[in-house]
Amino acid sequence: MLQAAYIAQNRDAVVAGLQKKNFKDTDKVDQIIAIDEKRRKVKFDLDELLSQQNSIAKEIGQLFAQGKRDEADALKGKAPLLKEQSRELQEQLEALELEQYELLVTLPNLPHSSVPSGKTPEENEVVKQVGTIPTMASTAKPHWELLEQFGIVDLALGTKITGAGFPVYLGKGARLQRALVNFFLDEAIAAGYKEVNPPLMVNTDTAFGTGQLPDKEGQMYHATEDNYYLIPTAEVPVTNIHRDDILAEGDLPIRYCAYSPCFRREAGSYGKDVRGLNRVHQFEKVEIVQFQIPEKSYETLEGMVSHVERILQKLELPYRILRLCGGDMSFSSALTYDFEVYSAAQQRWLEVSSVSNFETFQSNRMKIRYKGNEDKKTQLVHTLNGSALALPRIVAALLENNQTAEGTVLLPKVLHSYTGFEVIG
RNA sequence: GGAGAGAUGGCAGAGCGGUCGAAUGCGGCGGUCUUGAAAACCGUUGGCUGUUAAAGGCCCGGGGGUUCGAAUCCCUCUCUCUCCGCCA
Repeated sequence: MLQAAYIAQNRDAVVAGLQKKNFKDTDKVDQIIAIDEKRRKVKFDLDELLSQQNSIAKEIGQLFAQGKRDEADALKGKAPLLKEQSRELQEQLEALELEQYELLVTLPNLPHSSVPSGKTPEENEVVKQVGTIPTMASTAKPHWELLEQFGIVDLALGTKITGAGFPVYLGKGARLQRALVNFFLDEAIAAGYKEVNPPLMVNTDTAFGTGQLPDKEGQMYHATEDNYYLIPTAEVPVTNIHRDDILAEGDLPIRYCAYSPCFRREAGSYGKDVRGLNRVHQFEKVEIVQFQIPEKSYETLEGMVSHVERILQKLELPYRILRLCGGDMSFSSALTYDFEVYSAAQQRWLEVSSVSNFETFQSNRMKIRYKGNEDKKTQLVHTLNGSALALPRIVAALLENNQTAEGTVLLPKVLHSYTGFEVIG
């Protein structure tokens, strides 16, 4: 959520930023500024009235203490009018605050200056591409065929037990999941991230804090009896660890990594690109999260990108990094790098990670602040997170890209000690 | 699930309806002393809003109410603790 004061002071830059993000209703910016002015005026008048009431009450108290009952009773008569007026202003203020808030939450974050303009995924900027794209034999199969052939993931069984998009991992498939999770966690821990094992259900405050509510309510599974939401990513509970905290600059950066299952309804995304493990409702992921001072957050972002790169290199997968254009970025991000892995049999790039700097967009919602070493000023931290990594598409790419002439799949060396086997099939 | 107790500043812990943003202790910060440190002593030490700065306003788990005036009274919700029951 952007801050009203910032918008008022940087009106033109805000409008330009929103346009870059392909946000249409830039009129809202001026509305917010106008409401803010009105709001401050009402607040000022209200405070003045409250101040008067306070002093009357105080005076009455003193008169009573001096035994001057009559004077005190006389003063009491002045209160009702003030009270009525202030009640009115109070209502106005609340209405204005609500109105302003409702506008504010509809504004996406502003893009960083390095974000390319553009509206569609085709306009994302390819920052780099690493590894060679394997040329597959004509017998190469897409992963959904391999899953079935090897018996390592049963999608139909998941449908029977739960519904479409809830894969059942079996035998080597299950062990590969566990191996990847451990590998990713070990990499993160070695890079200085503290491991967190968070709740998989969160309350509304938490879901609001990272921006899932109100914008993406329909994308989360909702346990209505207790009003909890199943997490769509560990980012949600982990970033909320520091909700309402005031950290010390010396504590930053704070780095967390967390393994968790992720639950996504993916409402509305039926039909294409959903075969096999390409898009599922439940999957596993290791997430990395950082809290950093504003001056260093982009440096930190680059560090997170390098971390993900290292993992992909160790997995020997060809990948490319995209800097998302304004129109393709998420609502709350200021700069996002997407990682895509080339899936040889599908002959397409699969998104396996998304690493973003949210600047103060999330921290403003969550009131995550820090106190400076020097100036002792309290200000909002920058939050960042990224997948390192999400499993299903990694599994898909590993299977498809490492097919041998004999029809088996060779796992990359780095995983052998984790899986306890080297070949599937 | 049943019964009871409670929720106050970073922590602990006071707080007859009136001058309480809140005693006191600990912790933190600054200083005196010391070669340095500890101890002792002195001072200081919440957040939000607002302003050039102030003044002012709001915050004692959340919400609502009574009152000229609420941390203190009432209602309600949430959470925590103790005992019982159940249980991986």
